[in-house]
Amino acid sequence: MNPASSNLTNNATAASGAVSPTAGAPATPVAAAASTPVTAVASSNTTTAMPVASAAPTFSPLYQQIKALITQSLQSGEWKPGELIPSEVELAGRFKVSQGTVRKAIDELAAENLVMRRQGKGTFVSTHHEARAHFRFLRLVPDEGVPHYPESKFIEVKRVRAPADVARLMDLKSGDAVIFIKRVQYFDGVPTIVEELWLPGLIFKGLTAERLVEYKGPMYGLFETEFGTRMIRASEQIRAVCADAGAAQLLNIDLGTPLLSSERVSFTYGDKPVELRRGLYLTSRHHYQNELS
Amino acid sequence: MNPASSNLTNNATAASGAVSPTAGAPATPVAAAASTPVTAVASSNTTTAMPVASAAPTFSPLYQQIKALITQSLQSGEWKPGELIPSEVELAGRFKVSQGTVRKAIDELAAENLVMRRQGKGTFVSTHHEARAHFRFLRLVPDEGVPHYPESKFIEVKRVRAPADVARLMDLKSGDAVIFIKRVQYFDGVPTIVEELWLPGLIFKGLTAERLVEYKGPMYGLFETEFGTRMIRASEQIRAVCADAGAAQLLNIDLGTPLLSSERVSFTYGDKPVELRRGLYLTSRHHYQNELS
DNA sequence: GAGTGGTCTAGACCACCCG
DNA sequence: GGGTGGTCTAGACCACTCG
Repeated sequence: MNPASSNLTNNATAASGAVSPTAGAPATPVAAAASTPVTAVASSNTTTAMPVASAAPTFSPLYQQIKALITQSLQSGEWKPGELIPSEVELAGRFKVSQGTVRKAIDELAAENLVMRRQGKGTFVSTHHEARAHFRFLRLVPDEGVPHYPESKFIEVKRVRAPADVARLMDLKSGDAVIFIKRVQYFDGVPTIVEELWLPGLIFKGLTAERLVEYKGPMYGLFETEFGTRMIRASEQIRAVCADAGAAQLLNIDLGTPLLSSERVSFTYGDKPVELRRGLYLTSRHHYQNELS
Repeated sequence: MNPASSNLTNNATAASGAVSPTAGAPATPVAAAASTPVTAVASSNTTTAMPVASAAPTFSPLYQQIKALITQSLQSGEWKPGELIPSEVELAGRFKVSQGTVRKAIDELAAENLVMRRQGKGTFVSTHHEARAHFRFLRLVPDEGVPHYPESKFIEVKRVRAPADVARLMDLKSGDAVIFIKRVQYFDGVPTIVEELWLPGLIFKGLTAERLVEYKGPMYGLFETEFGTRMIRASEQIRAVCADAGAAQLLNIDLGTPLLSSERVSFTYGDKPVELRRGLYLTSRHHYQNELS
């Protein structure tokens, strides 16, 4: 089905259309070829009678509606990570809006790292399989030398029922099936991070220790390629704690050594949480780098 | 002097102008009323002979040049924090470009938090004297309850010579005059942050303990109002450490309690470092909140 | 009602990439 | 050479604010 038949509502058109379709605006960009009619929406207190179709409908700029439509296509997998999406001109034709409007929609998607523009080539769906993306979520960098990706050693991978606190953070029900992963990460052979991950069992069905081990590189790349789940953003809470016996042993440090504790919830499209990650970082030769702006 | 007489270079015009000023482009937006002529700049390998005036000149989109000019006006204090800057239409007239080009320049400045747009009112120079801005650089939030600003108690304020490590981070010479400040910050009466600040003596001449004490609210507000120095962005390195005797006493905690250590360098216009801040955060009832995107 | 930023359009040309 | 995103313009109308 052609996305052009979506219920886009040009608020400007809706408002002036009720009075009199004057000369000025090019107007009515949507209804033209669409199969479903435009749903007129009263935007505010401008005029009077409006043929209000639906009750409490959407209300946003056209480019936001376009952005939402494009996001839907990204979410549905119509365009997969790494792939080229249709050109601005084509999307403009499809949605029956001007190229400038599509451009503004894509501008925001690019700012949110959902897509990447490349002049002369086109617009691509972002992917975690890029050098650029590798350090977007990895903020622990060496005090000296260039940032690089650590090696992983998996300690444990198992299916369990979600504890209450985990379920709450991941928007699951307590007792729902989740996959639990525990690993240690090494920088230049030095154990530096011990991490516990919780993933919804429903989405990550079939994730085994073998697949994790044989996969090199960021786990988000694996999640994206093998399970069709792309991490979009994450929220992190950081504290200082003392190493307990378990962490001390795994990181080969003294009991009580201060460690950075990070609790991260990652989200995919629609702000849906799909990962809880609890990490302990040894910060004697590395630090957590943050840019405030 | 009117900024319109700046050496703006419309790269597009420069290129096609050398061939033949065809009908299409509106072209030559700058030279019109300006006193200094347009400096034509060869952009790449498009055409051949160009009346290259200067040797290795600027080369950037028009809107970037406009952005740079506006930034200069911000930096020079022509428009002060909190003030209204000229409207887009007026700036377009002043710079002899279209409103759309000015708009794109201001869009970027707004994205960088240098200015704030308010529909119907105008565009204002950002200031640290706003509720919105208070939490831009304060990432320590309570585990429960709403974020709020801590109270400060100043321990020490003195003029000293910059130690080597401080000088290096602040782009000063070792031994240059700096102001050293030490304070403790309280959330709901509980000492939570102990902080040491280093400021260039030249810029913050006249900063005394009295003025710090009588000033309520974020220090960046004071710096902006009293010393004309606006913090634009900051870079932070975070670690976990153990409380030493000094910190333990000031924060009323046991020796060895794990603390978050933050080293922050703040920058003003032109990426010039103007503050070094070293803090120790007690994270038993608070956490450092970070959004990854 | 006048002025401001916000949205939308249409059309031109550029820089870049690839076959 | 043809397609893509990037820049720039001109002009329209909207939403919002204030006197």
